[in-house]
Amino acid sequence: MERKRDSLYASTLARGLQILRAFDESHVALSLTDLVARTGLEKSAVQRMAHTLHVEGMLDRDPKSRLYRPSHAWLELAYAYYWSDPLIARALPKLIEFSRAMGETVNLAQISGDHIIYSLRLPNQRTHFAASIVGRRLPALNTASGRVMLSTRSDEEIGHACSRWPLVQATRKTLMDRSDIARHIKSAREDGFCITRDQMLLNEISLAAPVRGTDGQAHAAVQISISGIAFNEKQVLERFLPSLLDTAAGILG
Amino acid sequence: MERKRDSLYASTLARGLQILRAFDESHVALSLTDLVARTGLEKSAVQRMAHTLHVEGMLDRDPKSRLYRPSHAWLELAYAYYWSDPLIARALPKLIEFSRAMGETVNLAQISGDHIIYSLRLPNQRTHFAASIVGRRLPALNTASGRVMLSTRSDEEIGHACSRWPLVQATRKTLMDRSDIARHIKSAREDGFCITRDQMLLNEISLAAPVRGTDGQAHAAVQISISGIAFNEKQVLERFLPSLLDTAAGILG
DNA sequence: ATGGTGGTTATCACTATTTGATATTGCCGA
DNA sequence: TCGGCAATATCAAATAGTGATAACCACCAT
Repeated sequence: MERKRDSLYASTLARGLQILRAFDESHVALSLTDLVARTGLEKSAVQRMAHTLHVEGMLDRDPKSRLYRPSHAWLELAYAYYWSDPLIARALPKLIEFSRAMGETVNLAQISGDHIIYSLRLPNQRTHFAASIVGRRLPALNTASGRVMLSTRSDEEIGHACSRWPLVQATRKTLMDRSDIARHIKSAREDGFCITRDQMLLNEISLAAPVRGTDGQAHAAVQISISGIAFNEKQVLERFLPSLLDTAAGILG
Repeated sequence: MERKRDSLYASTLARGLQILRAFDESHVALSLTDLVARTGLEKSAVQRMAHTLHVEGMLDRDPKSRLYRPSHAWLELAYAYYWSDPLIARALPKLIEFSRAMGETVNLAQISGDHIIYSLRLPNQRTHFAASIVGRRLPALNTASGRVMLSTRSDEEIGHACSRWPLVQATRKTLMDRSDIARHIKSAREDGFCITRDQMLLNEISLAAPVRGTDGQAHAAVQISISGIAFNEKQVLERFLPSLLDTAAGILG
């Protein structure tokens, strides 16, 4: 296989992780042959890895269909993550406060390479499933959260990100022009917030405020999703921006 | 090492998983020597496993302190889990509805061996951190959710669980008498719900309703935590029980 | 500065463990 | 009932992981 010139690299472990990562939102239960197809590993390797993961409690298995599925242990790992990230404990009470006061869905997004990842979500309205559960990754440039975080960085970094980082066309209206995005980030820097519409989902307005660290840079953002049918952008700003900024500023990244 | 008589068992992968599981709520960032101590693995093995996990993006590392930490990938795994479990998608909208209507914290708990695990949490009040984040595991017998799920099983299973399953004394008032617990489960069967007080946390009232499958058995429960200072048990039942039962019944396990 | 200590990184010969090809079994649909 | 696909089981070959040891490094106390 693709040997890494790295004597400390345990390829068997890496192969096991490949199995775990084969599961995602459109691959929720996989057979051995599915796993072979998705990972490109040898049939025997897949057999041994999946078996070991099952014995170790990382995969459940339906005895009827023989399909493997993620186990509850995957949630336990998230639990350990939550304790390990000090930002979570600082942000959660503020988000709860905001959620109660405003009655709208609030999220905490963090930057993770060139993507953002939602690490806390307090859904308040019925919305689509992906928008209600933690761990979702989206290209940073496509999102209000990602843009507002970028806006706290240097011009060089913004330029580099706008030219290199990935973009996905999620809706017919998703902004795909990289210089438009760069301009939008620059104005977010002036404003101290970022608002988008129809970017990941039609008729969704997304408003994000940066959670700044002591150096002024943001590694996280507080973000809300508002129905673009019930409100227009101006109304969203009037109604939610002040307390959103308060909430984000109160977290101290 | 402790050889398992299992030719399909990949011990290197298992060792890697041991590293992941070394992180928990009181071990949020670990050095190599910490990992050696917590896992009992050889120093070299720990070195190689941690290095591999780092290269593969499963562990972050502080370059200054050299400490390893869970990475965002742990949340991505939770995301995959959520998609894989069909109960989550059915329960979430109902929980959101309840949360909005009642303004109180609601959780979805699932049975996982002899423990329960919280798989959805919609916090509405500021409370302690562990009660607000998903993935927490608690001994089933100690919790209202666990007891109400058990109450849908046969007498044999209840008897077996009550005599064998683990108990932890979380507060001074945690019920530790196994026959008292058995009686409590039996009455939960009559009532169709289960209420506890001061069990995991002092001044916390916990009320749980079963999410029944087609066979009548519950593998999940909807549960709320209410301040025992603001309410007494009677008030909690009057105020929340009807809609909690509705919510749970509407999920169709 | 200096030396000592604890922890991290690097090296390597040995062999236990994984590999991958193949054989066998079991299951489901035609 | 049979045919075909997928899941299990087996095994000799050799690679990949082991674990002991050594070098290195950063920090602290002297």
